[in-house]
Amino acid sequence: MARPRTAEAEAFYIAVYETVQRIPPGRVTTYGHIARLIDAPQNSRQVGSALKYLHHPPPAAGGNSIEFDDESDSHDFFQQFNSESVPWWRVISADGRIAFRARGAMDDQGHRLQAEGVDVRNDAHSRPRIIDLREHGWFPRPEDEEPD
DNA sequence: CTTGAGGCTCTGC
DNA sequence: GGCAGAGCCTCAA
Repeated sequence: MARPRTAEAEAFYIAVYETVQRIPPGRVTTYGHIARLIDAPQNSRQVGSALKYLHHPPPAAGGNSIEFDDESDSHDFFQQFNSESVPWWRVISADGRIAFRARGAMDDQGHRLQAEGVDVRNDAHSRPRIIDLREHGWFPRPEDEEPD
């Protein structure tokens, strides 16, 4: 996971992960939907980036921006958000297809969805139903609804 | 500071 | 349905 440089960006990434974690097994939604839910309707692409970093973490040293304040922060973060705890495979593109076109991983996503009973053939005939997390009361979390 | 690229989306043919 | 083009935003070089 790349830790964003600014606190705002970090909050965005975390919001993405927490939101994606609310998608139940056997259901799928879109990058754009996630973006809208977290009040960043223009950032669908960045949602994809956030998910990408779950299993394609940039090199820890030298290159990218993994800059945790200390080791325990890093440990907690990875403990909470990783490619198994965040169901990235339940996020697909707006047209109902698998968008993830990184080498080999497309099959992985397809297999995971298939294992959950989601029909994703990436063809025109059968596409999974895109769910709205709000509609089902899965977002936001009850504890998030503070009267401000 | 500019540029290019990214697991996207919408619109219009 | 498929194929551009444009828009949007962020990050890294």
